[in-house]
Amino acid sequence: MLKLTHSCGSLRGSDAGKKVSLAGWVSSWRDHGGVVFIDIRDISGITQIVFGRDESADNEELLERAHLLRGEYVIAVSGEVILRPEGTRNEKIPTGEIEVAVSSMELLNTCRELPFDMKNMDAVSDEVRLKYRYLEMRAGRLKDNIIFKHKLFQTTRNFFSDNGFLEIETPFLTKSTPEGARDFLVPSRLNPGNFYALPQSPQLFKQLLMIGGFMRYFQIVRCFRDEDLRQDRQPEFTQLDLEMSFIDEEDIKNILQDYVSLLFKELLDIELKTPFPEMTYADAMLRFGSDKPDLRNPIEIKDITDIAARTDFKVFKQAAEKGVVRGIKLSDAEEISLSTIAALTKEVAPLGAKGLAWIRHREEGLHSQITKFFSQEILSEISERFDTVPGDILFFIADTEEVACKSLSYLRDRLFTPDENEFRLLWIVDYPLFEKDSDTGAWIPIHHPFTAPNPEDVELLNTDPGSVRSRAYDLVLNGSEIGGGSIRIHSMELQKKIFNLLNISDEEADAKFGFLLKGLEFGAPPHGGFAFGVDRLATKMLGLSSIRDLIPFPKTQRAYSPLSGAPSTVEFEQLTELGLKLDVPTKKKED
RNA sequence: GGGGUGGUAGUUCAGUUUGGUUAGAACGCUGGCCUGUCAAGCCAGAGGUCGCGAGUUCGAGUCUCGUCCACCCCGCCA
Repeated sequence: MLKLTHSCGSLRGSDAGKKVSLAGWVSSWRDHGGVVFIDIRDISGITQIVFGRDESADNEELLERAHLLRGEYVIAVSGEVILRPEGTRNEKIPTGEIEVAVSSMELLNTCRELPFDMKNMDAVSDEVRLKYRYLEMRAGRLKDNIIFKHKLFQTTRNFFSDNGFLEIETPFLTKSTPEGARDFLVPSRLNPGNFYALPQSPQLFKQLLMIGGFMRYFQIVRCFRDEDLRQDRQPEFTQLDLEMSFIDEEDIKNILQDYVSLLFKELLDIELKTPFPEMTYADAMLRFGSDKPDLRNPIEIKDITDIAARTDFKVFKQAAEKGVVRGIKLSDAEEISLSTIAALTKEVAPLGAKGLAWIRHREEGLHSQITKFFSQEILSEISERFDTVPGDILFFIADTEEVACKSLSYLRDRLFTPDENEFRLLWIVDYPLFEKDSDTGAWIPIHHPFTAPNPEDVELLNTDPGSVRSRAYDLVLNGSEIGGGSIRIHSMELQKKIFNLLNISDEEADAKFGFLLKGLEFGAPPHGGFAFGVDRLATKMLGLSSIRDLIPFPKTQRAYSPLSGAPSTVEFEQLTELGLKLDVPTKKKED
């Protein structure tokens, strides 16, 4: 093959006169018979090459072969860089000042008829794009997204390496733990009947690395969770995982803040405001109804349970006794019609809201179907709490705290469109350590069972486990949880106490994660860490709607790969070798 | 597991409400013409299991039932 001198995106006007060689794919062609223009593309860009314009070459022979070129044919050409004639320059591409007058061409490969239009791939269905992912990568945005992720990885490695972190591997074939997400299992041929699990995260191993004395660890690592897929969830995804010894929350938050700021600066040239604001879990739930509020949205929830308790409006009064009455204010809301309110009511119904009360502030005062239940004093108290002015509308949910939070958080998002170019980061801290399982009533850890309780609350472990705060922290970006972590328990005594509370027996604990617990007894240092959802973070940074848009080879919502055909059945012999027999429930067939 | 939207040419879609002649458009594809185009232009042409299966009907892309697939959401995701 020809030795290349340049890439397809590199030539400029100053290169005029040079003899060059380029190779790439035929992006488009304009065949005028006596002259043929080809746009040749590689990863760096596009250059126009011209056939029939080199006086020294056998143009007749060249043109004859150029007529046969089609989309995505692979060619290498050499020729002279010439300035395009006045009036024929292309402002739209960086190489538009010049073209290459071809003196020889090598056809390196042909291409079948394309399954979709390479110039308008956005419109093509996900399934077809995934099946021909390599074509989608060759041109367009997916390529840019993948390059972006490379830069993110590079910046990440440099940053953590510069800050004394070591990049260390952890096993993919590891032990199944029934907690948390469903595991992907891998049968063991050498140990029939036994299974490895693919890691949901390297959690236990990074703690062992701390016990092993590495003090600062990080890894860009694949994690696996066999749960249903979403726009922002794939069965395998990439985490930036890190752990540090002899530190507290502040150390971790500081280093992560520096890291995230650097990413935004280097990749997007955006200066983030630091320090990132911090909010307690309780505060976030009260003010935004969510533990991952989008701070670009100025709407805040206000509690009026105290006022509602003093009204004669049954819905409010009863809710005030058993639950809460909370609301949000929407300004300049004259265009919110009764039918819009009816629609909103319908939308919050699946969240448990039995109704959606509203009050409008008009020039003549507060107005609503329910204002007749309220005295003038109550009305002005409500108006004061929300600081209403004419044009505002208030929406109320009177229900359990959970329903109120969910519904108002939904409405908050629904009624405000944030600026896509704004990035608001936020720490959420002081999570409860436990929550009640809604089915069994048992205590379950919110984060994971190795999360340390707040030292101030340790006494409460005995009396009121539900109000124990944890040393966990989440980082939230524009309403999306992009990472979380905690200070871990490094004392076996405390760890045992937590297991007791979680109703995990010594035997059970030993069977599930005994290898970590044993390590705790061998001089585990105080340690803590963090894990970033890299795909989610990059998705947010690029303003993409789905993490599929920056995963090179993603799966469909049924966790199927249209490209490879995975998952698939396997040969009977493979199963036998593993000591496995299938018992797949057959779907009921038609009569 | 549940709810929603969709599936018609290689691609993106119209046609389905109200069943009725040969299922259309754009782009792409094939052939031809063409010496300054750049999403080139002009002429001609090919291309369809209307996701699949059953049913209703004289007749189904259109109605009914089932099923598969894609996407979005709830559950789930420590």
